[in-house]
Amino acid sequence: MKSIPPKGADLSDWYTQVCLRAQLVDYAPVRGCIVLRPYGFAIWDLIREEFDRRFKATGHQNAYFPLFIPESLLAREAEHVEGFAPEVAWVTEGGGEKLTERLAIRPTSEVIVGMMYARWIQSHRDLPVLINQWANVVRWEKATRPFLRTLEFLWQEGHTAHATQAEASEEVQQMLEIYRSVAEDILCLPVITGRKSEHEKFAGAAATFAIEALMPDGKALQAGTSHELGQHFAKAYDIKFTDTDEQIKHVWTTSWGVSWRILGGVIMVHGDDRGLVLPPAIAPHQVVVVPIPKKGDDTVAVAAREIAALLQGVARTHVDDRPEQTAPWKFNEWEMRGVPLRAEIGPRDIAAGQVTLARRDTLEKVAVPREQLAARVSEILADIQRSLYARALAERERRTVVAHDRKSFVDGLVAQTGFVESLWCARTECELDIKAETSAVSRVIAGAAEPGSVCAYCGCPAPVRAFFARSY
RNA sequence: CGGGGCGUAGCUCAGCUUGGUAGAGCGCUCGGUUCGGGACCGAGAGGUCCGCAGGUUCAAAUCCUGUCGCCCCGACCA
Repeated sequence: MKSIPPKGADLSDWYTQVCLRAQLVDYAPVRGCIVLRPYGFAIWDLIREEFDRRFKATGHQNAYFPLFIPESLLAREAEHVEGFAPEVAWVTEGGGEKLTERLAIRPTSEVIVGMMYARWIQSHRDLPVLINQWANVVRWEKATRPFLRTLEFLWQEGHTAHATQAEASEEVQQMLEIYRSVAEDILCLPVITGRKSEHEKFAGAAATFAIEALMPDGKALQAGTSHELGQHFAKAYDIKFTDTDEQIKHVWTTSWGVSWRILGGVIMVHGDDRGLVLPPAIAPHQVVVVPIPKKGDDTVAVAAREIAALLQGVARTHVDDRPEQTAPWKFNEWEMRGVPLRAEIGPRDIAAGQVTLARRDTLEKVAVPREQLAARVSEILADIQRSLYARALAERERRTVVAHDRKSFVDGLVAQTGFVESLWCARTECELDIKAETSAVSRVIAGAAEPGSVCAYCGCPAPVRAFFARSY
């Protein structure tokens, strides 16, 4: 196995190589489609569990809606269909016969969910409806990359319906906060959160909120979105209920989603020249035990199994006792695959009653007495989890500049080192000008500005403070 | 959709300029010796002949035309 190009030389090439060489994915026969291999799936599964647990804890239930959406149904919400039209894949034939109506392969499920909600909701007693689904969706993208943008991708989409706008709005913020906490606490990805501009919001939404992470090349990655759909979909799909005041009203809906794209962010932010670096929380193997055999001595193999036994219940542990590969080869292999901690056990360790631990993030090795192993492993894993986040946060802060005038604003975006934070007028026209000049757009509106503030770019009155960057 | 690159063994690629009937490394299989940062020795398998379709030629991986696909950059877009 050969080494990969340095991360700093060509991030794009490095990224692709890591995805393939760490055996997360392989390319499929169809352009823009990837196979999620068992190791990649195991990681996605762990991420999924973290989200799912939090969804359940906040009262959501999982369900599953169909892949196909009749064209007539899709067309009912004008802004929504217009937004997605260019990237919808259509089924026109089935069972050898041409269909009387084309079926869209869902690019997202607001439409089909909305239609079903209309049937299920009659009374305020039926509300709120809090449903999530784990599913695949298809968006016919032109430029694709593993995880970051694929024709078909795995994600979760939550769809809720509420009696009042306030309740819907609260739901949207609650889910955004869950996204933030999983990103930061579990994936060690520092994110900025806020509202999307008119130009950047979801097609058909009243308001979109997002978490945005910064990548090493200075581009922002939208890692999760939470939408207030207002009554747009309720009106388009006739979702009504009789309220306590006996009035018939349209419900207020929300939707929120996170895809496997967020894993692409994890790969780019934490990885290094040796390959993937996984946060312990989502590492399928948190510790890999590598025996270093000695000729004619099988005590090493026994010791490796003892180490694994000591770590039972402490860490997800894998013993790599494949006889075909040498120990050094395994070191490189598991570093490529991002395992947070390696436990080496050889004749010297056995003689000294110790285990040699090697951290993936810092590449440091320490010898630990066997009796302290469990405690030290759990300490180190926790420390890796903390320090990956801290390092990423420091990096993002280092790459974020505050612009006070047009020159520093434009220079900051053209340099493309990271986020540019500034006061902003929030006008679409201004955003389009910024995009034309710098290729960057607003990522989130982080909050309100002091009265009397002016836009760093155009000088108009600025009601808000926003973050700008080029994006994936 | 525009620009660039590439299709030859499982993988990475050489061979193409100057046509002569296909190679290397890695991987794989078997046997043995090894293992503290990508081990070594020996034996062996592997390409309906070089993405596909035409054309030129006595002869095409190599020259010409077309076509399909993949990757990267850009535009567009979650």
